[in-house]
Amino acid sequence: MTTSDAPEADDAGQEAAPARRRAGRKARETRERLIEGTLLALCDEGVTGITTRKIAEKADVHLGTLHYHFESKDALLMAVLDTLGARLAQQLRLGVAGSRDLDECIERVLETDWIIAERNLAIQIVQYELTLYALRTEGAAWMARRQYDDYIKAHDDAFAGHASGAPAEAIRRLSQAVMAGIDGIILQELAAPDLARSRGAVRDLIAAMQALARTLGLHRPR
Amino acid sequence: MTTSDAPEADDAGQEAAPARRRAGRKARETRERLIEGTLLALCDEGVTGITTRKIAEKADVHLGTLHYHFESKDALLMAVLDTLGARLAQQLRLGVAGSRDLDECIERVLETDWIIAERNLAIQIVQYELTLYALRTEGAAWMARRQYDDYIKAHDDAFAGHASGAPAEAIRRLSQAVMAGIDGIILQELAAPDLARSRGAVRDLIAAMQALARTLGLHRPR
DNA sequence: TTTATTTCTGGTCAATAGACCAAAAAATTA
DNA sequence: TAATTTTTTGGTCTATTGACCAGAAATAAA
Repeated sequence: MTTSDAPEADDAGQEAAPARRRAGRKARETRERLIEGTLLALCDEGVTGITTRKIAEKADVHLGTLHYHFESKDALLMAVLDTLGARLAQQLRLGVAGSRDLDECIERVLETDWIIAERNLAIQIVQYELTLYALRTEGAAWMARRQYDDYIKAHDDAFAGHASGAPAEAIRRLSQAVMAGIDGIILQELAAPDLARSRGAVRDLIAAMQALARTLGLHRPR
Repeated sequence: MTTSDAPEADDAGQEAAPARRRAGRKARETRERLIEGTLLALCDEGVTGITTRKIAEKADVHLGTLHYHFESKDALLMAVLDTLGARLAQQLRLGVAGSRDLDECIERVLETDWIIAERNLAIQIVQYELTLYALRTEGAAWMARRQYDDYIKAHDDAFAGHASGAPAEAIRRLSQAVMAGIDGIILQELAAPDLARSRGAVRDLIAAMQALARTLGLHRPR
C-alpha cells in the first residue's frame, strides 16, 4: 500500500468509498494545523528526531487526533513534502516578474531562487531531508520525482517566454542546469554557512548560465 | 560533549588519558568492520531506519562490541561520514590525471566527479543523509563543514596547475561552482533517475564552467 | 607459564516509539 | 430538539531502541 495517494491511484468510489470520510471544515483545518506543526517540529528536530508526540504538541492537537487524520506518521511527512513543493513552485512563479530578454530572465530567476532559499534556510534542510526520506519510503519515491518535475516545470515556464523559437529540449536543459546549480549552492550554504560567499556563487552561476543559454542556442537571433 | 573528536579538541594527555585505550590491531580491524557494516546498513535502511542491531548484524559483530568501540551510535555514524569524505576526495585526486589546458582540466574534473557519483549512487544518498544529519547533531556540524572544505580543496588542487597566474580566490570560485553543479545533478539523478539526462547535464555543466573560467579570467593569456 | 590487559559476549533495562480503541464531545442534519 | 455523523480524547499495548555491565575469552607482556 502506498503511503499517500499514488499518482496512478484510481479515484473510483470517491463517494461511496468505505474509507474514512474526513470531509468537514474542521477536519481540513486540523489537517492543515497538523501539517504546519509537523513542519515546525521538523525544523528543530529533523526527520531523524521527529516523533508523533512532538508533532502533536507543536500542532496543539491530541496524539490520537493525528492518527485519525493521517494513516501513519509517514503519510503525514509526505503531506508536508507535498505542501513544501507546491509552496516553493508558487513562490518562484510570483517572484519572477516580466523581464526584457533571456539574460535578464535568467538573472531574475536565479536571484529569486536564491532569495527564496536564503529566506528559508531551515526549511530547505527539511525539504532535502524529506526528499531523501521519500526515496527510502516504500511507495513514496514518486513524490521525490514529482518534486523535481514540478520545480523544473516552473523554471521552464519562466524561460519559455524569452526563447519562443527554441526547442523545448534546450529550454529544459537550461532549467536543469539552473536548478542543479542553485541546489548545489544551497547545499554548500547549509554545510558551510557563508552568505557572502553564496551570494557571490549565485552571481557566478548567473554568468555561467547565460553563457550556457548561448551555447544551447536559446538567444533570439534578433 | 562532542560526538567525535572535535577539531579544537586539545590532544593533551594522549598517553595518560583515562579514556579507553583501544589501541591494538584487532581493535582497529573491528572498528573498520563496524564502519563498513554501518555503511552497508545505511545503504539499505537510511539514517532514519538504521539501528545499532542492524549495524552489528551487517558487521557481524556483537551488539555490545559496538558500544565498546564507539561511544554512541552517533559517533559511529560520524566516523562513517568521515571515511566517506576522505574516500571521495582520494578518488577525485586519483581520477584527475594530467591535462593540457584549463578547459581540458575542467572537463576531466567534472567527468571524474560524475563517474565517481554514478558508480556509487547508493552511497551518495548516504553521504547526503549523513551530512544533513551532522548538521542536526550537537557538536557535529563542524563535520559537515569539513566535508565541504576538503572536497573544495581537492578541486582547487586540480585546477591550480592550469591557472598558476590567477588569484587563488578566482580558482576557489570555480571550484565552488563546479561542486555546486555536480551536487545538484546528483540530487536530480537521485530524485528522478535518468542517467542519459544526467550525463547530458554534465556535458552542459562542463561548457558552462569553461565559460565561467573565462569570465573569472582564469585562462592563461597564452 | 603466569600475570596483566584488551576485547568480546550474554543478558538486562528503562525509555520511547507508533499505533490503536472505546467512549466522550462536538458538529451537522432531519 | 432529536438523531446521526464527524471529530476529539484519555488511556493502553506491544515492540523496539540505545546503552550498559559483569564476567568470559583472547591476546600480549612479564
